[in-house]
Amino acid sequence: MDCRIPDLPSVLKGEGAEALAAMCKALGHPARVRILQILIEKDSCIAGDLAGEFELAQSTVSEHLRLLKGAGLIQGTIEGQRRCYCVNPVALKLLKNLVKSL
Amino acid sequence: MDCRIPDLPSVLKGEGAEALAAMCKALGHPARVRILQILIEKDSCIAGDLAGEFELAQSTVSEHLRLLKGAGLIQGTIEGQRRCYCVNPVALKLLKNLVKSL
DNA sequence: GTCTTATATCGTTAATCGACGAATAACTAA
DNA sequence: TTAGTTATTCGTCGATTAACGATATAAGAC
Repeated sequence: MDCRIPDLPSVLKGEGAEALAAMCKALGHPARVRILQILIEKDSCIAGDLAGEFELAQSTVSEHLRLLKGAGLIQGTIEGQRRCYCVNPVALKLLKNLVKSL
Repeated sequence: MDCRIPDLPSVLKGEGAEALAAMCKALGHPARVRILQILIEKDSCIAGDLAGEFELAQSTVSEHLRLLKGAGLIQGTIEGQRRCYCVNPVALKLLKNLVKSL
């Protein structure tokens, strides 16, 4: 719940094609699409219960989270002992707009 | 103009996350986003004048086209001496729907 | 037939990705 | 403080990508 709206990374502030490519690259793996879907669905933040959702090593899931975060699509904050991930609504809206206007 | 509507590749027929990831992966490079934008804008097919639009070697552009074609987003047909590329409207619509319903 | 043009493919190189296990850091609880 | 839990980071490996130049292929032109 303590998900502050983050700033967009610089790559999302450039030209449309650059921003769209950066977000698409981050979504270019089924596991990362599913992570994003789960985070959207749960709406509130969720910790690395995410790792349990996949048949992947925990470090691998963490790497996927890192890539999603690097593209600005999600945001992670420290919540006591856990990490709390949530969607960045600004980036998601940007993605939707860019795709819609294709 | 002789752009038959192609069939979707098998990867786009699977689960939503798989299909979205496959198309996003293909769009995970700025040059490929721009190629798709150009093809959408020109509406009708256009040959490798595309290569002239970029500061990339002709073979590199050809490779990008191959990846886009592999993801089903575009379709190329032989038009005499040239190749005629055009958007696959079915895949594009699928992409838009999948992103919209995120 | 040969020549030219347009495009794809091949071979190479450097960089990045995907995955894992192991090590590390951060916090809670005892 | 120590032990246990949770998550990130590191090191490594093989596979893939991006880029190029060079070569091959296919279709018109001559």
